[in-house]
Amino acid sequence: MPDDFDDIIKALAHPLRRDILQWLKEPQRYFPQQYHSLENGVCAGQIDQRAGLSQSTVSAHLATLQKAGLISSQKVGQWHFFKRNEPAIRAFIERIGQQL
Amino acid sequence: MPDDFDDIIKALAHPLRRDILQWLKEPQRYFPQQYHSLENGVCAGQIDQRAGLSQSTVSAHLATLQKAGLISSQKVGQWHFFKRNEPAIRAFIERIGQQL
DNA sequence: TTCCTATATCGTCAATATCCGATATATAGT
DNA sequence: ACTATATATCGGATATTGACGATATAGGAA
Repeated sequence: MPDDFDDIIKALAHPLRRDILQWLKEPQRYFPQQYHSLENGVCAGQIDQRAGLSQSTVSAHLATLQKAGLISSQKVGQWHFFKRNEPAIRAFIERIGQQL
Repeated sequence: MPDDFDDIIKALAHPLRRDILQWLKEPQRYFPQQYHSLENGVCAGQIDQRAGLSQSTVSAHLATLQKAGLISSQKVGQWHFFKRNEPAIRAFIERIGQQL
């Protein structure tokens, strides 16, 4: 019923966005070549690279995930680091389990 | 990863289809005016009526839900009765809880 | 300031989704 | 056979989504 639920489901309705969430679950596994520490999250460029799509396209997907609240970003210098928003993801899982 | 998962999420990415699933959860509550017994499910026409959209549109939504395996239908005479596919729904919830 | 890198945003196009009315199909009743 | 009802399918109009390259913005380095 609430709107953010709709945003979340729509965000999940694209395979790449689901993949990105998976990748962010195990950054050391999927982004071992990242120069920066993985503590703050994964750098947008790394995700672009792994996705194999254009930078602008992946940026839009990341924005969709962020608008849905599924990931958060932190800007450090010229880099944007993304990580999963675990509480939001957990809450969604809880909710879909009850709503469905 | 598997394709039916994608079909299910896409099926859920529409508010009316989620509503229909909710309605089918409590047929006696949402379809008290149905002439036929609710045992076999809810008649397509009843869903059309409640949705407030055209018959063809709702029929397409029902087909989407069915293709995703979230509902099943039973034909009795000229009527098509729909009900939730609880095991499939449960399995999906289980899977999204692990995958996400 | 100028240059380079990283990311977001814009404009455009193609593909997909959603809706409708009209028509096809199937069943039931007369 | 004919008519009425229930549902699915078709064709088309519009909206949304997803992709791209190009450009804008912002930060760091020279």
